[in-house]
Amino acid sequence: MITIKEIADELGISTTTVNNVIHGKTKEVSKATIEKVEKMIAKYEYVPNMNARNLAQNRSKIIAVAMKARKDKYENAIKDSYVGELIGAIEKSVRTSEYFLMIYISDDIGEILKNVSTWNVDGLILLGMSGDDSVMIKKKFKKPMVFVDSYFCQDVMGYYNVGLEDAKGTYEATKYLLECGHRKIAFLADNCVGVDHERFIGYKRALQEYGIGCREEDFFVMMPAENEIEACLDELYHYSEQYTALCCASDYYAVMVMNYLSDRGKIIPDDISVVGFDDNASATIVRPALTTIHQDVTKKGEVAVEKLLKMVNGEELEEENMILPVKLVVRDSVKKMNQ
Amino acid sequence: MITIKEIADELGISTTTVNNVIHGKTKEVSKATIEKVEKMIAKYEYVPNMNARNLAQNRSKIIAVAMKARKDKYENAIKDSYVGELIGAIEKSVRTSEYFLMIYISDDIGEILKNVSTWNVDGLILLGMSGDDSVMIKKKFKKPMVFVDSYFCQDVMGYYNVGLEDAKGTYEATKYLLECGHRKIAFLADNCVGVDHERFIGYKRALQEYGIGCREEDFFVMMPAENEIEACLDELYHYSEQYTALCCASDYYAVMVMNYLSDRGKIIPDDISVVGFDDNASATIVRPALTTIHQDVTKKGEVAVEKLLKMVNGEELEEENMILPVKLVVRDSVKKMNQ
DNA sequence: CTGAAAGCGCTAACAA
DNA sequence: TTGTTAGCGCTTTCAG
Repeated sequence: MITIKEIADELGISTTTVNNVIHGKTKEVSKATIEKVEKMIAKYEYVPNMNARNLAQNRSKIIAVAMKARKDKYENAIKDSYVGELIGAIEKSVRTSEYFLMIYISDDIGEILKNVSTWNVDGLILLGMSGDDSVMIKKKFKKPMVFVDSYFCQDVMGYYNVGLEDAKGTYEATKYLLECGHRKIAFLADNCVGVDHERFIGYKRALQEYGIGCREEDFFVMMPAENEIEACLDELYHYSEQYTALCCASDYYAVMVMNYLSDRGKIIPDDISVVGFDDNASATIVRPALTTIHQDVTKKGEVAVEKLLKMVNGEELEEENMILPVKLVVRDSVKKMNQ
Repeated sequence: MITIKEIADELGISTTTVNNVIHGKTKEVSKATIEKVEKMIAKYEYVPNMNARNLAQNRSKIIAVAMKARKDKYENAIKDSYVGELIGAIEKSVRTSEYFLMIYISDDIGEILKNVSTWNVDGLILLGMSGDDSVMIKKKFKKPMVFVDSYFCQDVMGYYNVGLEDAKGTYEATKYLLECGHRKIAFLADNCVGVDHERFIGYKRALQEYGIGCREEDFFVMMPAENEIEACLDELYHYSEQYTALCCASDYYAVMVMNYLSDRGKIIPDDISVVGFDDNASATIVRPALTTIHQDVTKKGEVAVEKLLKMVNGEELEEENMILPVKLVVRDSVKKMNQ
């Protein structure tokens, strides 16, 4: 790999001049030298050394996406279809903006912060952070960052987040179930904080509007680890007679539950109806096709990168919390009881 | 962010000493100074500057995975479940080996090479490269690299690849169809080079063993672009009466085809049987569950990283082409004609 | 056991 | 229009 200095020496000119033509600051350089330099660059296929450039400029051209991943849930986080699509969209946006993407996945915030600062990244996108994580990160990392899918404590300011109408989504889904005549509806998720908590809220609100209470045992909490999930599904199967419908916090579980139950003889949606959340690929693959809440994951990634790069470029942002819309997509997994 | 120099100054010692304790070259440092330095490091949360370190050492601690992605097929490459799982496995392996992962996706080899050399990456994993791409890359990039799923021209040497028994997979799948009594079997893929060509070979070989010829029109080539796929599926539907079974080069298409056909009234597997390849999540989601060829994608990613890091650390490798096994997984998408 | 200093490749302020 | 030079933070050789 040839360096600026070598080009300069070979041409008998200064590094500044070479540097200037490399950066198109060509107003102050004679035509002749420009051509000479460009010929050299082409001939030797000059490529800048990012480490040197970054060191000199105290930046990095790197956008990092950091994800806090529960060990039991994400043995391979990117394999998850939601995470995969989101990171794919982020990757594409970052790349087309001439930045580079680095990925840190860990359940240890400290480790994530160390990596981020060792590379001096220009901006940070944070996935799966809790409220507590957020304040810690905000305190330690002083450069632009945007959270995705985070819910913060009320009073904190200066956080940028791109999220979803989570509560509205499950509210719509549950209301749809109610309108279809369902009254015994369980909720299903693998945790009850952050996004899933909001989704639970939406579910509850819809029930309340119909004057239906919600008992603690109507919330089925799934344990995603491979050696535990079976037991959870089995328990659900065991209690499934008590419900006519299931409101799931994600398509992932909706589809899993549908197949588990139908493989054990339950007819979906006649014996039990199911709604999901996310509208990912599996929602259209499964049969009956899944009625679910659609979100635009790709858009989410794009918006996150767009917001972040604006901040990286010194712009001040107005909205602090960008909420993307959701929409009910009716397919075939819900029975209309009242027809 | 505090620097080595600042620590040294504050302590009234030299940067060399500080550096030595940072790197555990502690034999030549007195207990007292070690403690002082470590206290400083903890207090100010010293984190090394990678750009500086890399510049000084002429390396980067970065492993890059570069993927050549057809524009029509991969609008968002990581969203694809095969790519997502593979990259996820690579990410995890890279991370646990204390390296950092950068991702470059492009259909322009030149651009990929430029990025790779601008960051001075220590090693490179290449996805989706054709034989031609490979020789070009090999010529330009002089550091350790391993290809995944590539097929090279016969005579080239010194390439490291981790691949699959592709031909064997479709051979087994097709043989299984034949054993079940199927004689009119179409093949379905979106290209006919590299991996998919091998898979086609396997299909043909099985047919030949049964004395069955294979006409050109039995190869259905799908066009993955959103605005073209419908027409391809429609054509397949149109000709589907002529076949009793479909051998698909990937689960992606197998599942798509199953749903397309069954939504149009075809009964699977009674009207038409389907086998896939990959055994990804959708194979177990779709109903009837897909009979397919299983591959261990995670293993593939792990092996690629493991091989690569060995080379990065100066080891010479023996095998140049690591072929991972495949295995037929029988589920419910194939009809037994002979029972 | 400790320190001085050169150098990695690039940038940018200043000089000419 | 072009050149000089002092860094950026870390490594490493060599000398004490």
